[in-house]
Amino acid sequence: MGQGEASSSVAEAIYVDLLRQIVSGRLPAGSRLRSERELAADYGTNRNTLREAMRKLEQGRLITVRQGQGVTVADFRKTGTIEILGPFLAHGGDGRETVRVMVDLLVVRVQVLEMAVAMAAQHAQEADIERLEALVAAQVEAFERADRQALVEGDIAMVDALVDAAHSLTIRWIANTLLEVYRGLVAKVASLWVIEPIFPRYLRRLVDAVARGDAEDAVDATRDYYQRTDDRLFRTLEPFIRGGDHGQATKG
Amino acid sequence: MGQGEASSSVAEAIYVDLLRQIVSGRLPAGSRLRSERELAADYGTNRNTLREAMRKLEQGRLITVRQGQGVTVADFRKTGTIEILGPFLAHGGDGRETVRVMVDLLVVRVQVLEMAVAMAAQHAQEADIERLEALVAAQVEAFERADRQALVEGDIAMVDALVDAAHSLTIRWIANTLLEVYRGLVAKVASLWVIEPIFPRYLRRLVDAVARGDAEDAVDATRDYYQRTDDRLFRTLEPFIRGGDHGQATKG
DNA sequence: CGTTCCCAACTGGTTGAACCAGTTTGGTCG
DNA sequence: CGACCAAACTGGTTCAACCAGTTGGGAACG
Repeated sequence: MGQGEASSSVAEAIYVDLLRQIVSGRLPAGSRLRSERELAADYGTNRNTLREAMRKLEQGRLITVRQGQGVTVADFRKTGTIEILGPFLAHGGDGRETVRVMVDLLVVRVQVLEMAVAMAAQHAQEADIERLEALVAAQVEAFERADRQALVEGDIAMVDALVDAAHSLTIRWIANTLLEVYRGLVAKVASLWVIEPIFPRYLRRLVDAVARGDAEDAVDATRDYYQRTDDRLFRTLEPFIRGGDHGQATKG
Repeated sequence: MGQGEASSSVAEAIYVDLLRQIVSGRLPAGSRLRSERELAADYGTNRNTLREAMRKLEQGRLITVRQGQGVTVADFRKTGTIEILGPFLAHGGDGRETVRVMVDLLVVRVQVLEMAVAMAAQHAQEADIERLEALVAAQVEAFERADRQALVEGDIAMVDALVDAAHSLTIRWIANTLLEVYRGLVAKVASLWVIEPIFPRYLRRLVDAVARGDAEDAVDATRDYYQRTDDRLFRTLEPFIRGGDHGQATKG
């Protein structure tokens, strides 16, 4: 995974490299970065290009820059934003903390989905319902074919449609950030995406509730379903939290 | 022209100016920006400085930049991240959409708080409980003094302590972004922060539940309380949503 | 006339050197 | 010893080139 990654531009490559160093702990919070002139020389580039990388790190609150004083690594655990989730999971420090963040992310994902579902039930219009119905039909069919790839893609499309149906910019923006991380995570750790036998029934119940405008039932259906899948996931992940540091071994 | 707003640096000022134009709709999604050379001349600066502003806009997904093709304004309503919430509320387009985002934000805030509270009940340590107890005592006292300023500040400190007690990086990062926006919003629209007579009782019940590790009760208490305040808020805001009707969509 | 191809003229990306503006630091002078 | 100032840092801005993709129009060719 990570390393090769032909980073299109010089500035981008430097940004990723420094980001990785900070998030992995090699550059601890509070430490000073070398001066811009020195870093530019280190990376074999010039100050202007290096400064573009600095701006991106600054925007992500990974560093604080003050004229005359230099650049300091910020404590991203305290001051970070969701934007760091992805990079953190990709290059984060010890595996134990990473797995805990993954578990948190799964919990948060369901919560956001519940919010979206509740709002969708309140604000969905006809076009939204039709789109959801079509997606449900496709998912049920993929389920019967046991087409895992199609199911995963359909799942994301489904969430996307629900978020659209909520007609809420706030939910849309939160979902964008979170889903991007989630998608990357599922792509990398396939075992994080599990499916229950009642999946088709859940989908039907969910969309029916949304169509009726029954927010409560839509949320209940969602909560019920994900409690099942998440129970399984937590049992899978728990050993890695307690014991190991590098989540690679297969479960017995 | 930007009024007051002493933007410390040139690049920052340009960033804010372009951000405002995009978020307000003056620069619509899909439109092309003038070339870097032209924009630099427009702002009376040079390309390097202007490009630092571009990098920040790009990082916030407000523009897409492609070598040889120029800079295009992205559709932030579809592709945006939470980071845009603050700027959008500050300089957003028509008031109706802004108020709707505010309402969403209040809903989301409670949801995040519920998540934090549930996790705090599960993971809080002694030091966390002690900190919460101290904050509750201070809040109750401020309530009896009817010291609104202290109450608002204490509220933020309280949420902060709960988030810490959750011991979850994901929650911390989400809360950082959301609370910053919320704080700015309350500072600007004071009437958004309301308080109910049962406030002290709620705080006691909440912290007791967290101390017992009773996540369910902690969440229930939180939900109950905020349903009361939010009902009041929605009644306040609803007229503004219905009122200045600049939108196109009409419910069938 | 129509098609192909190429080059000029855009666009952003990178470079290097110089100077401006805050901060720190260490030595001088009272 | 203490106040102070200047040199030497730090990041911030400016300028003037050149590199590297993209595009469109016109010349060359079928």
